[in-house]
Amino acid sequence: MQYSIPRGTYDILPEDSPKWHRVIAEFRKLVEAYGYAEIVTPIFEQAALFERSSGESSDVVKKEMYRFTDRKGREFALRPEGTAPVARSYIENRMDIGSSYTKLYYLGPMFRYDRPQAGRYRQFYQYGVEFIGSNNPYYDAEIIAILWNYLTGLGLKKLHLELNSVGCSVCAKEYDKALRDYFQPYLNQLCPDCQERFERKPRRILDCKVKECGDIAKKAPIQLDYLDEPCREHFSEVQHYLDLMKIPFIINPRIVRGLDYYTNTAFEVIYEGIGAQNALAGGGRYNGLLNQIGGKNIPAVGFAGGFERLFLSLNEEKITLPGPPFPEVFIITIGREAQELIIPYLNIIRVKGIYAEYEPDRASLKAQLKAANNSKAYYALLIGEEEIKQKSALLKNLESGEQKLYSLEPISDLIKTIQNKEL
RNA sequence: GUGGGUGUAGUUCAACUGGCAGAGCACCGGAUUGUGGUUCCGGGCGUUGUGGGUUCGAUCCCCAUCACCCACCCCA
Repeated sequence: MQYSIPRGTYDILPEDSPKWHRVIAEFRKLVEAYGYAEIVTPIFEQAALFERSSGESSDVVKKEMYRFTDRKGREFALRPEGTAPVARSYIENRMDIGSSYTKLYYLGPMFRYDRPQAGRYRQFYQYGVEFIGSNNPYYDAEIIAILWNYLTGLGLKKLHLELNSVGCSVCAKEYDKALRDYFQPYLNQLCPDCQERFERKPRRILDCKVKECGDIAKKAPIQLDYLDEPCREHFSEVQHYLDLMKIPFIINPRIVRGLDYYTNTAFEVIYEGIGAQNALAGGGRYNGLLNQIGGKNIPAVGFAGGFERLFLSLNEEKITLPGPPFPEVFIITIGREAQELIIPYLNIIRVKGIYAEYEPDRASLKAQLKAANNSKAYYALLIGEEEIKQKSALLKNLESGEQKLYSLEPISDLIKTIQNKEL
């Protein structure tokens, strides 16, 4: 029986893991400069947490959650997103007490039962940042700045930021009403999906891909015209701060966040050229979430991005990331005696932090040198009959071909030469 | 969940209307016994994704199934 990996998942292979380390390290370095600290939450939570936060009618909850029941009949779900668990932990650990602001970031796998396609997986890795404790539009801009600086800092160029405001719960209601008034006369011309959306979530009609719906939606009222005064002011301040931070954006009134808890600011970073799944990251303000899941009425703003799409974009722009390291020295022994002589020193070399490779299975000198060459090692260290006599080893620079004999006792000269690449 | 496409060696791909499954790259070994990269020579029976069916005969046709790709949906 040949076992295979579950659909929509993948292995991060050794040749790729250095790339992951790099993008993660860059992310940590940047967010920590903004004062954010990592939070790690379980990959599963009570299913109700997501039902309550994302909205029972959201697609995520309706059909994309991996649910399971434990041995005592409790309902759990693999987390489909990172914000609700962070909010849960914030409330549960009383992070609001003591300091008014909390800056958190997280990294890790999320799970959604979707049909896989380019840039979309069932287990995917997200990086995210949450700022909890202020409604100041400055923080909306700061969150966006972190995201933008991260992506452009990695070298990406063909991306753009789309910005919108979905208002607060009051203006959102007003807007829904305006939309229904507008679509009412066209109701029977809309696609079946949109007819259903009409009652439940009329703004979803706006980004319907069906041509008829799109045509009708073109002249529909937009949310921005229905913002109340505080929300309008908030939105304009966000833009002002973005200008100050020199972060380019375009206003897209059609951005609709998929999850129910968003208020005011909504944004996405889009990358053209990686297929249909072109949102590198998305986020926004969620002033209602904490309260909705049992906390105080605390405002917050954040974003989450996917590493898989990030890699697709980096690849698209041919931005190279580190691969596996090459050995600094490749040990070559001829005969059993040579092996006995060098193994104790091999340990010493490695403990010093030098990456040394040794493949005793290969017999001939030729085969071992070939292996050394293929490994792209910087040096080969050769021990044969001659060297044994003198308790020494022959160090060879594999690029220049230059070689020099080093005594093994003491071994410090040899180590120093390798470390400083002096030969 | 819906539609379309594709599955052949480690990999990239061939194999005419159904007739002996092949090549490049990679990998391994060798070219007088202590020197790699270039060159030359040698090395492949692979459940043709899996399971059925049609046929004298299936990589090829049919059905099912799985996986991947693309789109819808949705989003990261």
